[in-house]
Amino acid sequence: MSQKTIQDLFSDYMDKEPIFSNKKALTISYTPEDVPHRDNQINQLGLILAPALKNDRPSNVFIYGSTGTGKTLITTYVTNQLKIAAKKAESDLYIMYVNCKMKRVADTEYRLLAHLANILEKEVPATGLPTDHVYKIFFDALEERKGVVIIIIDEIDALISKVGDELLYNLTRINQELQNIKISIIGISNNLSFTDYIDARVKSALSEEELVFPPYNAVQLQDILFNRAKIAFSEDKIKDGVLSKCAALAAQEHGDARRALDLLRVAGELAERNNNTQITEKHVDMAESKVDMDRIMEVVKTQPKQSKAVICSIFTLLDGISKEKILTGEVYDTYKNICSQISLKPLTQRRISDIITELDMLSIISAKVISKGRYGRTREIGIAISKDIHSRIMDYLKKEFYL
DNA sequence: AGTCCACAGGAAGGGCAGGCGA
DNA sequence: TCGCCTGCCCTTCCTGTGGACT
Repeated sequence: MSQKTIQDLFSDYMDKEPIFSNKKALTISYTPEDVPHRDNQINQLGLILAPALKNDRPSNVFIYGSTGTGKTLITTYVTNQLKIAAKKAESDLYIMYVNCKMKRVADTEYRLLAHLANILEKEVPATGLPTDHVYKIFFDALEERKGVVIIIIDEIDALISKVGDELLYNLTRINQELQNIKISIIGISNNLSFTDYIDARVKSALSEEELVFPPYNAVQLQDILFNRAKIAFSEDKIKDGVLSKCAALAAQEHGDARRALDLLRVAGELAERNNNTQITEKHVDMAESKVDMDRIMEVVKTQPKQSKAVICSIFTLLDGISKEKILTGEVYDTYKNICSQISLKPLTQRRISDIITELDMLSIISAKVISKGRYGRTREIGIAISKDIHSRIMDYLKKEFYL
């Protein structure tokens, strides 16, 4: 492309009347001024946390609800309001937020504690210290403060399923160990049956109060979208039916507001890129497949080489034969072949079995344990993604491995 | 009723990189 | 520098198992 045309492109872009006026309003990190359809939860959480204003310890709270039901949003909203009130009341309140799903930040006991200590401005190295030492650093840092500390642990189920409930037990005991400080823990979980896996004493200590966030229905989602769209888009940019379409699509997937907002944002971006002046239902359709595609491509790209080789084996096998389902043994044989083609040291079948489980959890493949009687017990593996995403991934992997 | 396949998946531990304090 | 600690990825060894076959 010549210099003139790219300059034209930029100036065209700048001259164009923008579709978005504030795109941030459609992202997860945006906290709106009011949150529709969650009054009940806001009030309940507010009442539970209010004792902090009188320097009393609020009860520990457990918040459940599937993705995009507003758990994190409402918790940050209420705690932000609480901070403002605490400032007025001149009470000592400190709020810490940590998300356990963030890789390499808080996905192990050590990392969670290190992260919490870092929030309290204590340096903890990424690795190397005995865990009890990190506990001590964290406790010391807490003791330097006084008053009430609220620790919000988001996606707590992800952490506990990985490292066990010992950590929670230790955290709930801080109040007995430290005199000057009052700790309250807010655990946020996507998994409703999460507490089945934890020890009874931890459970009773932690879930002094419980809040459940039901999924939004299509009408509520539409309301939420309407509020956000007012902020995010310039006037008259959205055609009739767009918001309800986004809401309906997201409602099909367990009322996920995050997905509804994603759809609307991507639809807007697509309209902008195509030089359209308005967002139409067609853009929403395009956005739907793009959102899925982007998510899965991102997951695949960030996999380690060995997992990519396994994905490649599974896809090659399924492409090569007319069957819809394949078995672990077949995958392992193909995997070893591919390894020799790309000079990769093959891992053991045991490890591959675990990788298959991981890929299943990422919803790239579906794997189900079946018994073939006389012919053994194995896993039946199929693809969990649409045909076009599948071929995009295959193209990417072929390039990556020079196949 | 018993056998036996082809794995699943738990347990233990090795080896590595990164980091600490002495 | 050394001994010890961590997380992470992996191997080795092992026991468990649903149901077709005998």
